[in-house]
Amino acid sequence: MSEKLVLIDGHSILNRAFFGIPDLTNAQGLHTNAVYGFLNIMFKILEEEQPQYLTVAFDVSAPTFRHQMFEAYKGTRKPMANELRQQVPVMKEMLKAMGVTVIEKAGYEADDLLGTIAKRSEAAGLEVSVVSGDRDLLQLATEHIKIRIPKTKKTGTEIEDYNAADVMERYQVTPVQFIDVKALMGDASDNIPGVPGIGEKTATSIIATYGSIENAYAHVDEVKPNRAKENLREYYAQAQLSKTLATIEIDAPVEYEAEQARLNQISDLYTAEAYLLCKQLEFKNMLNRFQVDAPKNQAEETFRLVAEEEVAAAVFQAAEKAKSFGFQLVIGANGLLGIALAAGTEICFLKAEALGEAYLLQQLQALFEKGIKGATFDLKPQLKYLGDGKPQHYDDTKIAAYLLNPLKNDYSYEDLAKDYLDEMIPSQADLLGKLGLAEAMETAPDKFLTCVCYMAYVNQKATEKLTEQLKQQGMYHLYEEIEMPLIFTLSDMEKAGVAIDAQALKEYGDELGVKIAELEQQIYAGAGEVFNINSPKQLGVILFEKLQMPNGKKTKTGYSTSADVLDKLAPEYPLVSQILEYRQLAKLKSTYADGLANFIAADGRIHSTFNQTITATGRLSSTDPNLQNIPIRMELGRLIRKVFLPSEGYIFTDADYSQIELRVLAHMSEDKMLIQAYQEAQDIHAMTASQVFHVPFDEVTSLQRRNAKAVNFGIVYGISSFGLSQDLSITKKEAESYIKRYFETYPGIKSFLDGLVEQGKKDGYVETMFGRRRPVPELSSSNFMQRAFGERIAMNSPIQGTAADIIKIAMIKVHDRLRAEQLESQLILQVHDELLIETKIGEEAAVAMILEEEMKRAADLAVTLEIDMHTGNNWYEAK
DNA sequence: GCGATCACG
DNA sequence: ACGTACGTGATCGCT
Repeated sequence: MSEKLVLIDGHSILNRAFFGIPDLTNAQGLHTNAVYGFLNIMFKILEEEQPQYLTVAFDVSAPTFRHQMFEAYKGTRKPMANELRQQVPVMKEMLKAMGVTVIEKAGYEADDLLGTIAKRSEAAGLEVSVVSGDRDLLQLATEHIKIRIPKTKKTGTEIEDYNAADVMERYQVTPVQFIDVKALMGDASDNIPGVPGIGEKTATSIIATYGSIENAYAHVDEVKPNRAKENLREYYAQAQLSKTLATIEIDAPVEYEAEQARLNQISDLYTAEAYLLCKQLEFKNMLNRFQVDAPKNQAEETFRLVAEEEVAAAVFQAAEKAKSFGFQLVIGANGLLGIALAAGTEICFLKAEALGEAYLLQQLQALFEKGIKGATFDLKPQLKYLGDGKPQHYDDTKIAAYLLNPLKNDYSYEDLAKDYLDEMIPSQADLLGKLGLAEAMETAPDKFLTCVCYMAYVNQKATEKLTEQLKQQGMYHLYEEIEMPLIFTLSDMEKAGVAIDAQALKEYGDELGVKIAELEQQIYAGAGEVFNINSPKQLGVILFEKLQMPNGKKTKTGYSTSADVLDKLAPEYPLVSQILEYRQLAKLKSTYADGLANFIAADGRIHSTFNQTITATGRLSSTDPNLQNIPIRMELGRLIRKVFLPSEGYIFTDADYSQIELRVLAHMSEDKMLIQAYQEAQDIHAMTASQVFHVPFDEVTSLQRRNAKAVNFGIVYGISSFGLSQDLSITKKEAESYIKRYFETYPGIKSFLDGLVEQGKKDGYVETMFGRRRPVPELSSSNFMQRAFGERIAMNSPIQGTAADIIKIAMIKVHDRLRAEQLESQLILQVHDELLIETKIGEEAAVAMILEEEMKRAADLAVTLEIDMHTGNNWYEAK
């Protein structure tokens, strides 16, 4: 059997993959979908064909002989999308890493290289497969040259195959005649004119009859239909030119030795270099193909388990000598399993069972007290064991990585190794699968050891690089003075938790349950059938099909039944009002009444987790449960706040910043009018209305104030006339006019926001007053929507982020002062612009003073920071 | 696991 | 023309 050669049209397949596969990006924001799709197509074909040779051809951007013949050639072709262009060099790097032969030649297109090599190889007795998305290549098809056109579909990649006979069958002409067909038709995408009025059908029939454009022209009087006849006469020269342009060169002067393209077996492509690259690009499925393991890290050889006290003592001494170390408390479901530690060349796991938890923690403390800094990943959960410590004792590699790139979905030690050490190491999932740490320690001790030692290793080794980058990017202050101390504040807040009246919560839930049951019956009656009201799909069918209500369709999956759609129907249909009420009650019951009850701990309190490395802007988030979205806007929901109680002998003090984001905007923009507005008025929205609508302050109507307030919000969100029009239920025109007037009133705001977008486009990121960065890759998108989104992000993030920085500073100060003044009151919750303090009876005045002072002076702005403060016997009362 | 919905700032 | 407000998390239904 003869040997096989697979030839791939590089740009064409990249292009197919790019448009066939949804956008993908890795953690660095690199687009990867085209490379991913290319590899999938390539491996599918290699596995099918098992060829002995493989070559990929690319176009070179230099002009080709076609340009010289025809200057408009590809002149008006759309430029390649950014997202695709970026992937071309990555693709070439990947092929190089796999050892695949890549050819390109200035002055020739990939087609010509493919044509030349295909014909040459056929002559040498090879079976050739040419893989391309471009049907022009069909002219190359013969008995031994097969053109393979992949189509990326939802169900996977399907490939259309064309030998000469298949071209005949499909197009009624020979492969060579196919060029003539194309020449008559022209090619709009390549800006090649054909003969006007001749489409695929006419062209095919003419060439099928006459064999070529030359022969058709020789018999032009016989050509039918009439339109084609006349146009062929007139545009014959143009058709000839098109033919020349469409003809693939099969004798290009390309140096190509088949032997250099030899592929002994597919697994030869699975090289260590390609493995690293796939890992960087986050091609998890691709990695499974690789038989070769990632090159083993040298350090792994030295990982050891320590179970004897003398050895442990030596390890701690090594850490002291090294002046700094990496560590990770390894915490299982039932407590501390031990400590992974990396110092100098010593990397080990100190097992608590053998050495004693108390001993290990005490040794660790001793190091900190000597001023030896320990780097760990995610300090907060470890503080439970580490006890009272100081921020200066630690580095937190997770926090550092978050500051350097807040857009990642998750942070892990192996990503730190990849991003900051250029090392590829196995993840916890790679090593332990779904096993928990405690279980793994028993059942897979070797892999467990490897895993935890890598954690300590990365913490030690990455810290230097992380610190260096933080300093270089001007974020070290933010890290050292805000984020690190905040860990301790948040830890204490989580430990403290908030007391819940479980009894009252249950009663609240039960009452909701009764009302929900009643509404359910009414809704079933109104709908004329029983259905699942919670299913938007079923609800949509009932409302918009069965009951024929207007304004159907909205989302991709079917009818939208969201509140703003139903609100419009409610006045007309009592059933819709009932559904809205049902929704509201169901939400309250499931998420809040029942949901919160599940989180009440043995101490009668809820201990939420405050996440410090989630948001793109620098805000905190709260989970398990989320205590930052407890209802307040609707009275019925707001009542749930009555079950949030202070401990016996305490009350709540709640303080929230007054329009912190707008004040931040006034400061950062330096807009004189807005600053002046804040200096003069209590009611900023009324003041804005007065200034924007040119009416005396005292004559501002409530509608004008409401509109001005909406504009103020819109400005902070990165204004768009559409968004504002939606919010105010006005036309886009009216919204535009509001925005125009706003910017005329506050020209400094306009130039500030424009400047943010400009800076974002130039630098790729925007930053807060305290130097916190947010990358905005959307700004360089070729997609209009994405880019507009990027612009809003660029306008909003510095404002939202600065407000987040400010309240973080306030939290640290409040927390520290409560301790320094030895008060028993504690900070227990933060809700973005609000702090809740469980205040010991007798300490009310001291707490009020601390909140007032520390919140107001957290930042020195051109306008004052103001707060509203209330006390109460539950959270409802304290707002 | 993802989209729709809705709770908050 | 494109089709939108910024930032989150929990629950539900459905594939």
